Amino acid sequence: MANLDQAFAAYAHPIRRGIIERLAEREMTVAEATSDFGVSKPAISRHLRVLEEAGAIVRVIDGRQHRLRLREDALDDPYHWLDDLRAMWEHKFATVEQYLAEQRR
Amino acid sequence: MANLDQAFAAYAHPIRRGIIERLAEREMTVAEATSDFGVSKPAISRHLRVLEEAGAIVRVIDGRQHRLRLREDALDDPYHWLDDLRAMWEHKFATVEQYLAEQRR
DNA sequence: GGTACAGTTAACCAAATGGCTAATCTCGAC
DNA sequence: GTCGAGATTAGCCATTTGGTTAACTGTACC
Repeated sequence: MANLDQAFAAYAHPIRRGIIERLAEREMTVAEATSDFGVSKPAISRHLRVLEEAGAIVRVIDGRQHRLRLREDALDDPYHWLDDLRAMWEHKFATVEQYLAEQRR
Repeated sequence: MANLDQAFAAYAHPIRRGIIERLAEREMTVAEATSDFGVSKPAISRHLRVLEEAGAIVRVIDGRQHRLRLREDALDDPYHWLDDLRAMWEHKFATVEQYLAEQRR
């Protein structure tokens, strides 16, 4: 994975998350993985580039089709960042009750 | 958590992740949580607003200081999205392994 | 009162993002 | 060789993002 900025940014767009969700099922061509998103092909093409540069997917060019699949470690870096934080804070979060109580003070 | 777009976008900036990492230790004022990031106070102020609107932090105004705290469920939505995909992906992987094992018999 | 401090808002600017249409490239089928 | 299909690149545009400085709000302190 390139870096956390790119990784999180890659997953911040619904079309890109949709592509990832489909590719989690199986490898697909561009047309399969991106139909029904309601945007033009060039728009799709750039979403794919963002995902590729973020290290989320790999592309195998097969004739005139491009076969896409998730990278094995696609989700690791953002997942671990979130997971480490979750492990760290435990008791340190704000509860709604605390918040409301302090607002009333 | 507001939505996945906002959540992932919130974590896509190093300063915002840095703020979250500090707040995972303990509650802090704005100045404590954001010193040494090398940007101006207005820039910080807007990063905080992004985090707040994404549902990542809460703010309690205490005199002239704003005390910041992580929200209880701050990381849940992006974490679960990634986790569900990982589960799916690893299941596929296991299936492939099983398939190969069966082929070798 | 008056001043300093913690923080935000306003106004502005440059760069990045996300969309489009039109043009292009590369195969596969005929 | 020609045509069409799968996909990208080029060029354009509007909006958003991330930064700045200057001005402002509200609070603490003398």
